[in-house]
Amino acid sequence: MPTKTQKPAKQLTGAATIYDIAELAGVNPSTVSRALTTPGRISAKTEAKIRAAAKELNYVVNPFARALPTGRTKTIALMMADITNPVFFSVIRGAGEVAAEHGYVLLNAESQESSSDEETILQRVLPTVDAVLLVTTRLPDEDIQRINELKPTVLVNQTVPGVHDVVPDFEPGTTEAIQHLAALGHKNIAFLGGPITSWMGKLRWELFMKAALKEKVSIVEIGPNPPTLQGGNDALDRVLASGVTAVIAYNDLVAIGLLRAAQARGLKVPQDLSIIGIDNIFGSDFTNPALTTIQLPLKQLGRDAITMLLELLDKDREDVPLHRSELKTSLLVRESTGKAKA
Amino acid sequence: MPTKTQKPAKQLTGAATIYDIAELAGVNPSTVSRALTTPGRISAKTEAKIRAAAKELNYVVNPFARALPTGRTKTIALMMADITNPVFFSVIRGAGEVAAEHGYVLLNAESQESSSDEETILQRVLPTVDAVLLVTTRLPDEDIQRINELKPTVLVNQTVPGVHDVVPDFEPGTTEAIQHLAALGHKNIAFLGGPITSWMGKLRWELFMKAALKEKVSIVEIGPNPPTLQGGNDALDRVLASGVTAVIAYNDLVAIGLLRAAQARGLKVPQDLSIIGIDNIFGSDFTNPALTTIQLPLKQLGRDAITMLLELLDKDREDVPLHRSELKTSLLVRESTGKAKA
DNA sequence: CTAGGCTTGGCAACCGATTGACAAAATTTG
DNA sequence: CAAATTTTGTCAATCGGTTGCCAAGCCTAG
Repeated sequence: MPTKTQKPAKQLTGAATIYDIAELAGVNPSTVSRALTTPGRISAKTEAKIRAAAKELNYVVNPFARALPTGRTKTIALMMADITNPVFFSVIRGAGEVAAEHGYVLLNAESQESSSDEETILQRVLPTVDAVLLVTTRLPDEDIQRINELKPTVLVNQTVPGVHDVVPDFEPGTTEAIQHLAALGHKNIAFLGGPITSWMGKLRWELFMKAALKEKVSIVEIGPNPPTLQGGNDALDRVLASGVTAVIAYNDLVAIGLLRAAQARGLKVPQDLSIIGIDNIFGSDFTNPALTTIQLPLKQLGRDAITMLLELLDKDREDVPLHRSELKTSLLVRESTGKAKA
Repeated sequence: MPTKTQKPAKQLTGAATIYDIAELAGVNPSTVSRALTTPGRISAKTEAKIRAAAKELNYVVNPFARALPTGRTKTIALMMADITNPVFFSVIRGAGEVAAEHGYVLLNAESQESSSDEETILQRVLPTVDAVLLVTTRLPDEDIQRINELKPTVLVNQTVPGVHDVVPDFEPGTTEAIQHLAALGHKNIAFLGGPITSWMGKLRWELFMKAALKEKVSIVEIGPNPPTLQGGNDALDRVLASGVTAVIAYNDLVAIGLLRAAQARGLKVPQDLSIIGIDNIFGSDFTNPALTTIQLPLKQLGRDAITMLLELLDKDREDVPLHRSELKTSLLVRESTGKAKA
């Protein structure tokens, strides 16, 4: 029976291992592991010695070695349709902050708007992460539910039966927007709808209708439109034909497209036409006039989503409420809205 | 001596392991590993049987288990100062595409403009990745060189002795910008500089000077300025005091800040002042007038950087040239430049 | 001073894949 | 038809941690 259990630790990654620390501190590797991961399990004196050794060797735990026996990787996948869509920036930022605070790392992946790519990527990434955050997925509900069974999953800005989600409360922003326009004397308002399949678009339209009814202004939906600059641009004719004096667009991109098209046509904004966007994306204040828009608490949305995920990771998944929507939207009044034309 | 080496494979992650495949196909686990990773090493018949079993069990290799003995993780870290900076989008997109084509996954990390955070994050992420892409690092040269010794590293838009980099050729865009302004009759041009420490800013300034000399126009540097909207806004007074008729800004953000400040002051762009930005960021065409800017082939930059990294990962590091800068910049003329005021 | 309980640290078995060394089987060659 | 050679598959060690179990050491109490 050989007593020499001390392994050589070949430094494959160039980094120090717990075996190195153990040797330096004169203890067993398992003691090092305990000292570093289970505070209190080891006497304060030994722990201090081990920590000192760890610091001296500049030790960082190898996540792979840890992941193998525990299954926990301290990594969360953040999946979105399009990394370059400015709507996501703040979500990413917020999510990243909270994740970092808790020692997690975010793996940002994008599906490039393709649901088959999204599946492939998730397939590859899933085994390496502890949880999944789906921000704008093109995946069908069943796939989402399947993923949810494999790893804790949270949806942002979308609801699927049985899956946790964080969705802001659109009602305040919606109501404020209609009230704002009504107060400026607008009687006829148009909602420039987005893609026909948009879950969000449907929800927004219903909220606008409800608010319009209450404020006693009339509203019509003009759409569907691609959720892009071009989509807004191409909608101008239909907007003008409708005779409305104010437009609320599916998102800022559409709003800006419309704004530029209107100006190119010689119209003055907001004198001839008031325009409101949704999202308050990066650049929505670059326009002249700066865009009035309904802002979403995107960063906080990202923070809340990760927080929820961490809760799911912590305790039993059962006691975490399925939905969360304390966050409010609100109207950000800038320069693209004004008094209705007489 | 027990002969029962077949391990139970407790399905910790819920996924099938090579042990399951081995059992199903009636071979040894190591044979499965060889069949799947070393084509040719195993007879075609056995390999086919194993592949069939793998497919049946829906097998996906566990990256952690693989990473442990090999050290290869098929993951590349993409480190940048600020994820929400639109300049990076296209770089990320391009890098992500190439990485995916080769079965690699990108880990996007941001330092939030803090070099100490950047160090911490890298420290944590380094052991989990095969290589590092540094896009806008705030790290001192020595740190970069140290990272480069641990893992293959490529810098984008920056040069550090001994480290591989991909930098576009700024000369064409620079020259075109000066020529464009000269052709419009501008004799006095200002360069709104960025942060004083900016490697890139220094380079650009020198190129502008050279081009101005050749075109026989005068150029002055006004700066330093923060590389933000506010920075551009605050520079207006100094610009007006200088008496120039055209400005080239450190980046689009600064240009837009200046543009908006000028308009707020009642100046007409481009009639009273011509403005050129750099980067062609998302939103630079939202302004009115749309911004004339020097565009960088950002997406291709990302693609080239990952390609270089993959080369470094493949063969001996020695035969990959240290620098790469075939990509050209060019001037994108929009509406913010016009004839010089008489 | 000794018995019982609690701490503390060590041993060794794993997690899932890779790989060098070697043996068995298949093939070619003399 | 046996020997030499090549092909094919198995064994077992290993990567760097984690953790159940156990034993030695310590303290307190009777």
